[in-house]
Amino acid sequence: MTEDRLPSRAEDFSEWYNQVVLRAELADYAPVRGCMVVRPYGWALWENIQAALDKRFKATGHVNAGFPMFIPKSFFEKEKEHVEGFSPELAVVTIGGGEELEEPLAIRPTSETIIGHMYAKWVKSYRDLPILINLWNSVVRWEKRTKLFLRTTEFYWQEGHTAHATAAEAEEETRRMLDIYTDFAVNEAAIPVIPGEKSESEKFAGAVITYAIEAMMGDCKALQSATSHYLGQNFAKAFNIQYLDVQNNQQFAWTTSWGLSTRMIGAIIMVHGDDTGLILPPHLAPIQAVIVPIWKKEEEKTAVCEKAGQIADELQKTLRIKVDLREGVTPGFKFNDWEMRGVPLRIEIGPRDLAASSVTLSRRDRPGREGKTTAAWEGLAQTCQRTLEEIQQSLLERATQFRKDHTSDPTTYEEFRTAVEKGFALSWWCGGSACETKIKEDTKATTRCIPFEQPGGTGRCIVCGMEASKKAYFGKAY
RNA sequence: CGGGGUGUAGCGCAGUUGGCAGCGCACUGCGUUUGGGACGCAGGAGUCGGCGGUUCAAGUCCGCCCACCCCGACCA
Repeated sequence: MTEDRLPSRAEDFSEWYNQVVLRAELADYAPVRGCMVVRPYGWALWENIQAALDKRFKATGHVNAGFPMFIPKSFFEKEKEHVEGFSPELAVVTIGGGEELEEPLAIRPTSETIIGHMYAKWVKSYRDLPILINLWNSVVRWEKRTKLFLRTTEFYWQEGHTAHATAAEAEEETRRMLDIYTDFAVNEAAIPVIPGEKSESEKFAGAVITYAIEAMMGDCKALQSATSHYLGQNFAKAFNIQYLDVQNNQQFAWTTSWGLSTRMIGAIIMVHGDDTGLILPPHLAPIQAVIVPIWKKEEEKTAVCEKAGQIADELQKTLRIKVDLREGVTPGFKFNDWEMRGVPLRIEIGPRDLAASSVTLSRRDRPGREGKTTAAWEGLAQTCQRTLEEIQQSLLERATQFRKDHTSDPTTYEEFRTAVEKGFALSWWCGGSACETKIKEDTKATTRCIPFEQPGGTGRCIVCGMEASKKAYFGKAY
């Protein structure tokens, strides 16, 4: 069955990605253009992402709420930049119950406007602030070109919306949430990210400042993995979110919004996956270890399956475990199958292991025989736990090294042009949009972000040679 | 929205000069297998993307439409 092999990442990364998504059963194409069905395995992964984030949101005082998906279309005309940014990709409902609606309803592409409307209603006094609400929902943006998880017409995400009494507090919130995303990406998804500020041209429509975390995918392209926006008073003024301060003066509130979407699943696939399929970070994997029983004779089957069941019961107490009892497919088939699905650890148990009171462990991040070790039944839960932690760490290290190997610091514009073909370039940039545009026209690379971490001092802009106080990351992006 | 491509069984494809709708994989049943993608036998499965035209006869020729994929401009 040679046709069952994936295209290699080197020969066709895009096709490799599509096939991994479909074959690992993360998602499938829906009958509507650009829409996807998230299948149970993909949704389980999303649930683990949700749990890890939700825990962090709650710990920082946020609460969840539900807002409607229909928003009066006129709301989108209230904030100038926001209209320009979102009008082209709005889906609008004009008929309801068989009758033409008096006012068309936009299907939310993001909820700043309806949040603004409601917050205006709820906020009267400084005592009502801050409001720290998060929404887990889906949004619709009419995208021209779509790709499973990375850019679909409808996608699932969380959007946080907060309102504060002071600019400082709102700015602090914006940074706090970006820190949470960074922590999540690094420690749960094992994806090294670059936190930083977006350039004027790349920022969210209606924001004063947009922060983002940028990650490098396995094909060296950049993926914006989460964003956090400081909205200043733009939406407060557009929707009249006003409160009386301690001195009894009317003030406009300061708002923020921040989001992370199912695009993160795409990032996990593209950062960690290899030519045999998906590799999931243990912290987020729906199945952390799969037990594959192996037998030849009937009596072996009974003994092996019984032991496999015992081990599963024991490990289930601390780990997410699956026993693969399918008959009629060979162990070799199962190995490949679970490797495609990215299960980080495989526990093989057969007659040989029974005789030795042990199991064979196989690490997904180390293919073939070298990833196999023997582990005693005694203390197996701890062994697995430790191995999973090692895998989690090694995935992060591998990805960090990869990014390092594909990030350069070119000294001339000529070098720069070559550099962005091979990965990220970290270069001095004057901040001028003319230079940014020139880069984009010449190389198709864009400013990914101006990282918080700066070398200090000044340098010469890689394009115009003018004095620059900051370095920026440049690269081709999804 | 421009350029290119593809629509035939769940998936991948073949189908000659217009003449009974086919192959591989997957699926179902039975048997033998099972430590890195097993094999045999027997089955089920089709509005040939849609509509119209030419013809005794269209998967095949002609026209229109639709969908999807790939490449470019816009985006979490």
